[in-house]
Amino acid sequence: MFALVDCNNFYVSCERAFNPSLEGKPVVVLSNNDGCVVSRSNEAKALGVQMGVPYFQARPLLERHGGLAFSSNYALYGDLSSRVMRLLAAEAPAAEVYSVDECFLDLHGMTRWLEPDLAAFAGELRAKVKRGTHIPTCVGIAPTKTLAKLANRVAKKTPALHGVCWLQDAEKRAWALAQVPVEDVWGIGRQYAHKLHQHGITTAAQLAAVPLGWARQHLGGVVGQRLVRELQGFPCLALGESEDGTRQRQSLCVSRTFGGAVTDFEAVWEALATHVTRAAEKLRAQGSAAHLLTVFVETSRYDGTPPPHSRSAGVTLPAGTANTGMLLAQARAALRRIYGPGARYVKTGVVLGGFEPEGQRQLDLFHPDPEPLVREEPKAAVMAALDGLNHRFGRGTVTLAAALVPKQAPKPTWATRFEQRTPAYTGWDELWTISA
DNA sequence: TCTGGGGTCCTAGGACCC
DNA sequence: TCTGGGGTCCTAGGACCC
Repeated sequence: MFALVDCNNFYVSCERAFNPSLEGKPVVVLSNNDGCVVSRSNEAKALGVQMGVPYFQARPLLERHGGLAFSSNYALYGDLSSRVMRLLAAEAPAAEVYSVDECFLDLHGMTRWLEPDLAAFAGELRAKVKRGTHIPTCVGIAPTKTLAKLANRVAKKTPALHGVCWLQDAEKRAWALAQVPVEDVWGIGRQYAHKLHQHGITTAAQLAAVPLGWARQHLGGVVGQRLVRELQGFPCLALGESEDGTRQRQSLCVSRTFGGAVTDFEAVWEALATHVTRAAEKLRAQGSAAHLLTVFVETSRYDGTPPPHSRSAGVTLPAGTANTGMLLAQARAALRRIYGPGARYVKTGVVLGGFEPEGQRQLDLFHPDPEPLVREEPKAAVMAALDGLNHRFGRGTVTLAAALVPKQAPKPTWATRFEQRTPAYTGWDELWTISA
């Protein structure tokens, strides 16, 4: 049996936890750049503010109804998230922190004692989290992760359930499956939802009844097949466990949208170099070295040009590295392979993967000369010193010449836009409010 | 005028090998 | 030089998630 605990409207709930006057009002939280709505209170949802809409589109509606918009405060959300997760992980034999606001609990082994009363157990979980953090949650309990997600959604949509939905038998499962639209099933996005509707499949119950071969053919191969089996109650997905409840990352990505379209190679490179520098810092902070580096550029999906809107190029590094200079050199060469003059780029970024613990690199069997490893050491010391200075005095205090953007130069065209933002958000007395 | 950022997993197809 | 079938590995891209 799995439980999925999901925080309701998490970012908005975090803001409310420290500002009770926001209760009962339409409230949204915005993404970086104040670009999109990424969290909505129930009142904002009721107004018709859609998830992910550009803020400039949602703003008039919000303002008409006295709504409030907040820029993201990731330090606050991260802190509250870890408090919630700590409380939850203490209540089950195993936990998987699935995202900042969701946690799977493995209830196998507990069910022997709790079987008659799993709903009561879930109710106590909710109360405990609410007491400890002021964050409201919903709990779905079912034999598979996919059904637990579905149960969680039913719990959210059915007030009479008081935030808990337990699919304890076949009858209850059938009841839940019948009321969930197929596009709300975990793993069904826009493309698959469209295809399913064309075949007359509109509910989760209908999806659970399709032949496995059909699912394999039309829903991404084994992924779709697994999805259908999970809906039928056969577990195919295990808990992604680890000691502290968080999964080991397999890749790491730093990317940003430009303030405006960029065509010049050197301008794209300046932006990419800052992202590579930041990615290398993250890599060292988690004590890893990377074997794979991929850079990508994107053009606008909204200006009518035909796809593809993204190009990428990767390099395999013969020895894992966390060295900024090495990664910068590789990234620049990779960018050369995908950059095309005349293209109007809107975004660039870097992905690092193929991790191994730093300092435990495998020797190359064919070139067992240890000298390159020895030579790495002074570089590692330089990188550690650089990270120390930047941590102490602020990001970007010290940087490599290859990633240098002259401070006196006019603001680069790729810089993230801030015109729409009020000057500061860091303090509670500076929260941005919009009045009608 | 203004459309986020960071992840996971899978597949198709090419290169290469025996 | 001819060459089938099957395997592995890698890359690029797609679909999905929060």
